[in-house]
Amino acid sequence: MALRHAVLAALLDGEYSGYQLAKAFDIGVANFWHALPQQLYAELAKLEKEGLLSGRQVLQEGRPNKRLFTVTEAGRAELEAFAETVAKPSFIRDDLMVKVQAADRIGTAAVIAQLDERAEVSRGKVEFLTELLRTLRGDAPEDEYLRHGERIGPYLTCLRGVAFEQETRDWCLRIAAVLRARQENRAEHA
Amino acid sequence: MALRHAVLAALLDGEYSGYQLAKAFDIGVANFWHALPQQLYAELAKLEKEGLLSGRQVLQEGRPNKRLFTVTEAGRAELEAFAETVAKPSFIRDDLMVKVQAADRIGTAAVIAQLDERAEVSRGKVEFLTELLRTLRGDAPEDEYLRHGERIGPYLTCLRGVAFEQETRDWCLRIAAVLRARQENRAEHA
DNA sequence: TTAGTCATGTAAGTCGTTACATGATTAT
DNA sequence: ATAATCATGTAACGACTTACATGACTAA
Repeated sequence: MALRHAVLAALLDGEYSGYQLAKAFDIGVANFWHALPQQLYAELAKLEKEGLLSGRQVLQEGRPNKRLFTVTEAGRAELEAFAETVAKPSFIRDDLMVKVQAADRIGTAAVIAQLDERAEVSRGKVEFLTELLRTLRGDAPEDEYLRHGERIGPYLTCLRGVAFEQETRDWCLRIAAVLRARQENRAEHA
Repeated sequence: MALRHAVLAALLDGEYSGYQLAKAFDIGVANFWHALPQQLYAELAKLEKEGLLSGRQVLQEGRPNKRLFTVTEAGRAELEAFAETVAKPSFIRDDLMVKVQAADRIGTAAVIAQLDERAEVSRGKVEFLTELLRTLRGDAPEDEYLRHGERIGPYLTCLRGVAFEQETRDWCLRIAAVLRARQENRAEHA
């Protein structure tokens, strides 16, 4: 039972439909949780049935109707209780790192290519999230916003997201360089 | 099917029993994958049945017998094939960040306490992993080792682990400070 | 006319976590 | 005595992924 709290936390900032929430889980929410749309639709239904969310139907013309969800008092209480429980440590789980671990026992060419690709993806995310941070804090300088802003939660998780992606990028580039240097070395001594 | 490759990659460095592998998954392997002992015992049995690992019984006195596993040629081939496939991006999934996201809509005291605690845990991991790096590279300076060392895979993933933990610690301390400052602010204006 | 956005799900299968189960040896 | 280490699993449940299913509107 963990996705439920991520959904509740994401919905604190307003009304969302399942579809909009799925978008959010690709953008800002991705900084602290990941989930596919199918999971979200199922979780929203469950949370509504339990009374932690309330949904209302919105009729639309020219596009499908949708249901918008808001966190109820019970939902806020559930989050409150969750915050008191001990958090489990977070784990890295990354295909690419499994490949790097095996790197000098298997062919390295494919791994190097994927490191380059990942570095590029991370660069894009850093750029995107940096822009998102600017939007979130508006005109105010950062420390001012952090001291007096009304809603800083999403900003704080976004900060972590930027640092994580930046760090991912640095590592990928460095490891790719190391593996390339070793390839050249081997070519020379052959 | 992802744990299987993490297990194969971990076993590249020698013979392990399920018990020893579980230890490894708490230490070095934790830098790229996480799994509980139960999962590992099940996965080892499956991999052996498929011929990707071979196990041999070791009789012991004064303590329970154990089974040691080695990667077979088929296992190495499986890893090779895995390295060629496209890696999925890795996701953050962290209870603590869910709490921070909700931070200014719920009570912050518990969150601050957990941030401090996590910072301390991460500090410990950084220290431990830094020492592990030193052990792995022996006497050689790092760039020398990375160019000519025989087996650098575990070192490379460990580097990422250190960076990740260091970054986690910095973030926790910073966020805890921000939340504390806001608490004091509110106290002054009350 | 092709791809992308908006919008919501079901079904099957795999993966991961929690709880349970056992039992001898060694260090504090 | 108590806790930790060594050693291997089973069973039940909950979470997550992959594949499938539908259908109208809009922009290039």
